[in-house]
Amino acid sequence: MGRPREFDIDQALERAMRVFWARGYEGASLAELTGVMGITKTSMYAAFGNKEQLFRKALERYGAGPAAYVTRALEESDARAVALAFLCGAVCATTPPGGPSGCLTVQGALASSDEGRAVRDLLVDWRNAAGVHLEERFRRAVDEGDLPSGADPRRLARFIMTTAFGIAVQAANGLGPAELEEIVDTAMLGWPA
Amino acid sequence: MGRPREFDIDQALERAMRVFWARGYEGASLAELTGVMGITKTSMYAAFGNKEQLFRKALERYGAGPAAYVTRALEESDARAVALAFLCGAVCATTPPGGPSGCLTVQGALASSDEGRAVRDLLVDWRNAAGVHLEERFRRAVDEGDLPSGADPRRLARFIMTTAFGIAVQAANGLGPAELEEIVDTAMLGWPA
DNA sequence: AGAGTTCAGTACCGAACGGTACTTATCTAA
DNA sequence: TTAGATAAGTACCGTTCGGTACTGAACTCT
Repeated sequence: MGRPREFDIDQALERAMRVFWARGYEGASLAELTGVMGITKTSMYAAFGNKEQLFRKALERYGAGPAAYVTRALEESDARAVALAFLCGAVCATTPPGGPSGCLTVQGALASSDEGRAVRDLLVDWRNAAGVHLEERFRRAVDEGDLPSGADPRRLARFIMTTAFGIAVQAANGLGPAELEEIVDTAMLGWPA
Repeated sequence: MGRPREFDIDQALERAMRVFWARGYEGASLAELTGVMGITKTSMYAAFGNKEQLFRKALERYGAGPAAYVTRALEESDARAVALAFLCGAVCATTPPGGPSGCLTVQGALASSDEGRAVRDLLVDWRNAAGVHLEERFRRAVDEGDLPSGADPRRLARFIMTTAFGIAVQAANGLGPAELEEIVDTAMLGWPA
């Protein structure tokens, strides 16, 4: 009922996500966001609420799209495969052929002014949650025997997360998929047998 | 000649560095910077030029101070000691007792608006330069025999840099020195014998 | 056809941004 | 003591920031 919206809300959100990805939360101005989204500010506010809520929606979309490898990797059959799928997923996600380099959850707001604190905290939680999921998966792996009983799931999870974060920074530095894959291989050399 | 400045320019720069460290380049406003520096905007402009040049000076200071471990680690006697000193230095630098968590060269401007592009590029160069220094040191290590002749210096350097970047993000996530040290130990497990 | 509802666009809000003229104060050199 | 030079402080510059009234336009339901 009422006038139907003239733009594709899904496409607009996808484009907003990419702007946040490339610019970070505070570096993305409403002018650029709405310009790339192809809508006016009023349409954006009507559809998403405000800038912060637009970012939250964009982050959700990021988790379900480019960062879906986080969840997918957990479903691999053994711990080594999980770790490898996680890191390779990170490589692909941080070097998309037609998109921004790096990781939205890292460069979205690593440091920020006070205005960005809420978003920064949101991203800290997001990143830490990914680590917890990995830790729980490795804990299960110890129970199931595909990690030695002496292995420390939390420690391994933190190491994999650290490598993934480092890959995100290296992607922002300009490294390509092939070079990042080498890093993954090197990181996996110390993995428990 | 002329009226002498009434503030300690070294102390002011130190404080500016910490603000940039905590807020990032674009997240640090002139109001907050000068407020923490204890001087007015005019004094800042007279002493440093503008915001970007202030950042460049702050980055120099960071390299000579908190990030001096980068240079110091290269002077260790063998490759393994270099790598270990580098990563342990990163842990200490990213978790200073009274300072901001993380690394200025990472969270200074990973993603930014167009206005911050110059600083972002500067930081990309800074980070890549560190990797090159490490690579050259490992190349020498191969020559000197404390790395196996089959070892790939560039690959090892990139891995260590990646781990250091990851540590910087983990520090921003709230991890403490003890937890980060565990990550260092885990990363070094795959180091060539 | 008319009423009610929702969307799009323009024009604008106060606040904060980085940066600067201009005045006043404090020093050195002659 | 005076002239020249530099610093500090105030008040302001134009621009951009995120966010919002308000006016029309486009739809559905009765």
